[in-house]
Amino acid sequence: MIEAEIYKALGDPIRLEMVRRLSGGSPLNIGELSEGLGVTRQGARKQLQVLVSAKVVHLTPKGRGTLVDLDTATLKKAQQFISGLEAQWQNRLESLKAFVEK
Amino acid sequence: MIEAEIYKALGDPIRLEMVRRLSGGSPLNIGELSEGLGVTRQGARKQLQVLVSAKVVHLTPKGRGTLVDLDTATLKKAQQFISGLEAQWQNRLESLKAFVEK
DNA sequence: GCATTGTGCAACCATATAGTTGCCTTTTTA
DNA sequence: TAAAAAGGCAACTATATGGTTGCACAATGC
Repeated sequence: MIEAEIYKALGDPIRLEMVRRLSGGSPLNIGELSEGLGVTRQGARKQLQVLVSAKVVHLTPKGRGTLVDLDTATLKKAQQFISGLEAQWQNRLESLKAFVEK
Repeated sequence: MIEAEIYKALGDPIRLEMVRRLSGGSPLNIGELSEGLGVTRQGARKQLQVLVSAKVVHLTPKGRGTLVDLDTATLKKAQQFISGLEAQWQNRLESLKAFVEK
């Protein structure tokens, strides 16, 4: 039931863009990550917090800034949940196929 | 940018449970799908509509009932987006590894 | 030491969302 | 043909969410 929070976190264009920007692998400052999103810095910060709470990203204070990087384990979990669903409906499809061919 | 809507649709425990119930492959009635979720039929119906709008599920009227089934293409799309992210951060990790080993 | 950079936190507003109740329509089936 | 089954639609309430402005504050750079 906890998976829902991950998807919810990804379910917003601004937050998804943040994830996309981080997917290159190099951590970004909160400031860099917040530019060009069409909202104020504080608005972006609130969206970022949603990603933090869902453990999609991780914050590391560094000097006067704060680095943001992806929590790849969380994203993998989200992906694997869908893979699990797929496995189930594939099974079903193959059962049907077997039945029809028999 | 349209992917966000898919994740948003999956980002709720009730809706995710509906998807889980459908993942067996056999379509269910709206009524069956709405039982035991802790909300009224009309409440469940509103959640279902979110899945319909995001094209996660598909409705087919049949007799006096309505069948609900998964749109597997949409779910695959959601999964592949994360796979794409993963490919990027893996690349980055391998570049780093190559750099360190050089 | 002082300005600048990179934040954090709180109050506030508007809209969206989740859920409810109440009532109406259509299709079966007894 | 009347009751039951399956569901649609609208109004309403409460809370969550997305966004803003305003102000404070610690770490750097000159």
